[in-house]
Amino acid sequence: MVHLPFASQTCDGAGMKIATWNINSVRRRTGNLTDWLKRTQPDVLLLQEIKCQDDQFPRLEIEAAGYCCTVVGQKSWNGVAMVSRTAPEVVHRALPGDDSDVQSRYVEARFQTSAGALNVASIYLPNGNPVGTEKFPYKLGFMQRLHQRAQALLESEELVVLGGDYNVCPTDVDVYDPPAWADDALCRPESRQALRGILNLGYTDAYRALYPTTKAYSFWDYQAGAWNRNNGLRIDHLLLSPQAADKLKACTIDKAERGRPEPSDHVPVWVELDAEVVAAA
DNA sequence: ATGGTGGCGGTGCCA
Repeated sequence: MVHLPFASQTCDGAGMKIATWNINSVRRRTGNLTDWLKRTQPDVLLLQEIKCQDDQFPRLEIEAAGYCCTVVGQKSWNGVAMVSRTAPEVVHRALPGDDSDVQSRYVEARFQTSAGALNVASIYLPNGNPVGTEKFPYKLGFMQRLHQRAQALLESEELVVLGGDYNVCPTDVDVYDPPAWADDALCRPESRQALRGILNLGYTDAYRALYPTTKAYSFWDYQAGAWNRNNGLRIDHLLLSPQAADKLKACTIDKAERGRPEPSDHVPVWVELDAEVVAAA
């Protein structure tokens, strides 16, 4: 067992924890975030909707909690980031395939682990509503590009974790009221087919693989008492390459976070994989 | 209940 800088944070053989969380403004929720990091101790956390520019990211507070920050920000909307114990090699600061897309929705990086290289992406997939406007084809185009990138990553035969707010409910099990949501961009057949296309490449939806029929949600709207009525959707996903799925030990949706003061409308979701992040060579 | 919540930025847009 090699001695690692943060080995004291993780029990021997406990595996690594990779999380995703649409935080809905990282500045508004810096305290929620650092509290959660201290409690949960993930190796990597993928953030979406940070809603700030790079220089506005609460770097100091997160570094004080023992993490480093990889930020792809944007003024007011969108924005993704990666918070991790060790500094990764940043591979992409945008989803390849459309240089005209200026929205900050993708960051991809590489870590080293005891099981070889780990490729991780933080994804904020477009919402796509209202269907019938240019927003829906933008969503589907983004999903097509993600498909291409996901396919290219598979060829490495390495560990790959594609995590984020996909803004897609894979099936009606992932929706509190399927008929009411049938025509929404999050549930439309085109959106679901595009997600299945990525899964059919050989990726595993970590939560659904471990819990084939459980109704569980990762998002509850702020409106209309959605949280109190448990009117939720499962739209935050961690997709694993076959090599990563081999290592899957657990997947948790941290529902309790939605009940804390001033919460995001999304909760964190994380996987535990049977491998350990090591310092870069 | 023809509304309702929340973030950004300082007005309406976005989710």
